[in-house]
Amino acid sequence: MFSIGQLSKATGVKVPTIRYYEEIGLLPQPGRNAGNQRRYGQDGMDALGFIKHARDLGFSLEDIKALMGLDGHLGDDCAEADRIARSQLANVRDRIRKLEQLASELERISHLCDGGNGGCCKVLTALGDHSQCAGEHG
Amino acid sequence: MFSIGQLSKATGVKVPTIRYYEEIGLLPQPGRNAGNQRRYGQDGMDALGFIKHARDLGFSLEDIKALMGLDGHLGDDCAEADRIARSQLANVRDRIRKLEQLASELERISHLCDGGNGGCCKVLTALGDHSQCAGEHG
DNA sequence: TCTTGATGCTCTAGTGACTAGAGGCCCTAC
DNA sequence: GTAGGGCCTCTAGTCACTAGAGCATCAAGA
Repeated sequence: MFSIGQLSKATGVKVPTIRYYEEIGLLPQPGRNAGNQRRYGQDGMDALGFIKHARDLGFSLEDIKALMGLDGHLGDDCAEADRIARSQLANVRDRIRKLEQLASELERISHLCDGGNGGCCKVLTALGDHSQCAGEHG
Repeated sequence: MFSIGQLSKATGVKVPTIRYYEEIGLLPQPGRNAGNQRRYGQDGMDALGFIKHARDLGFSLEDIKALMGLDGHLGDDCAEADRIARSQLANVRDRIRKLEQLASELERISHLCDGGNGGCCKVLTALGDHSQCAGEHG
């Protein structure tokens, strides 16, 4: 049996976050000891590990709820799990594409100040004027 | 003179968002007409354009507030504007790096289901088990 | 056994950057 | 004059937490 603090240390999820996950129904309510403190078993540990990993992979809590709801009964739901994973991959790729455009735009803006000399505050002008941008962004 | 709706159409910033920017002190309070409706001039349009572009580039409202505060008096502040832009660039590059790790991880997970056959729900197992990951992420 | 300090509990409120809705006033075109 | 769109303020909700108040409980040492 683990206390919430031990669970926190083991998984790297902060204590208030664990309570928050319980509150929104993502983590099942654990048993309590005589003093009303939460006591978790291995299943609680596993569930929280699953959530942590999926969060690190950028899944929303909504996605994770869906994935965990599926976990019990496999079969067809496998397709659903795969769909969620793939849609998340597409999402991540899209974000990368957009961020790359932003990076090149920011590089351009930063170079305006390279010398540190005279008309240097083109940085502010460039930020204010989208028409100077090379490509699309936003 | 523009109404808030005209400003919204011209800049692509939604009406409630414009009011929100005003509320938090990012946009100066515009004049009002006899019926208490906001009326903007070209300076309001420019300010909102600046904010919109900077937001599209991923700057926080806090950053933008700093950049706009600097706008009046150039000189030394140029260095500050450049610092903010460069730190934003570093930030974006870092996010790209992390997302690329996530993408490769998600690709690996998705491939577990390629056949659509038998032991397909390795997707859920993989999501739950960080030790299967190739590299670092999160 | 007593004490002390860490850990735990619940509850409320705050974060950033908006978004949605209620309930009402104003403006413009016909 | 009237219809319908736009505008006003205010409150509350979103996501995924985070911080703090004020109190209870637990474990280890004296």
